[in-house]
Amino acid sequence: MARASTTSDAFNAVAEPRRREILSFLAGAERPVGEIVDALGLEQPSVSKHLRVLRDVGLVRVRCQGRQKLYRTNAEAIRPLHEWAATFERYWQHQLNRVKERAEAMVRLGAKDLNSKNANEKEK
Amino acid sequence: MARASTTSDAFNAVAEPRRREILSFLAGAERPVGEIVDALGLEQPSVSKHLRVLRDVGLVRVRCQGRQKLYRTNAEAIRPLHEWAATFERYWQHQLNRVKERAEAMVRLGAKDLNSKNANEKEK
DNA sequence: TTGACATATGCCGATATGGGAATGTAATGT
DNA sequence: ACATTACATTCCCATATCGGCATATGTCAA
Repeated sequence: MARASTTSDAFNAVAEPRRREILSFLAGAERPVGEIVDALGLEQPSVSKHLRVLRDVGLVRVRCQGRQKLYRTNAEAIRPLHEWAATFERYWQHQLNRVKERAEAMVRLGAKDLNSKNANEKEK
Repeated sequence: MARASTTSDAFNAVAEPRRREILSFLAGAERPVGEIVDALGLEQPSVSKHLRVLRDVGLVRVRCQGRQKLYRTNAEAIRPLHEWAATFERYWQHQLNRVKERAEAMVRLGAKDLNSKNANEKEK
């Protein structure tokens, strides 16, 4: 199997930086495709393709007005992402507390060998 | 150019559903790889590969203990995602307000032809 | 109708993927 | 030393991508 389609869900659609830019640009107001092209400095076909992906997962909505199509981001579709990330909020707060406690401990103990704690960590 | 590498940033890493499951599983406590394999019902090499991606973008940390490696999710690395999504919070609140207002208007007006408003919308 | 404008789509090539199977490597037990 | 355990890496393959370029579709204007 290959990587999941970009249109499989909001997570995949949003993985592409340009699509995130488009979403930000279209967050406040409706815009025709041409304005996105100018604003982000992308090729028109490229923008159309990105919009297609965003539309398929419900991240943007379109409205036709004469020969142009007005896009706007559907913020509601970003909520699941926000909520998934929020799931981890308590954990990063824990980590911050631990950092804080370590800092305080260092002050109290005069910064004596706190390294021994994680001496066996190995990173990338 | 092809799609950006999954290790290019947290957004890409998190696009894969299994990786999200792994992050959730490793959020509360350190776990050896074997437990992830059992808990999520994936093949061991598959888990190792996902962990590699997550490690490369800093979403998990490892610690060696004897012959096993203990992984835990680094919640801090999820914050950027959370904050990016939070950027749109005010907009989905706007939308909710509009829905609410429409609902109230319907009650007041006795639900007379509110369809004419968006008659020219065209969706997927 | 003809032409200009605004978007969308199709085809191409280069690349990265994720699963499966096999193999590599490091630490432990006997 | 050897077998076992716990992970990581490699190879192969089918697939989906994104960008560039050309082209199709659809709308308005003269």
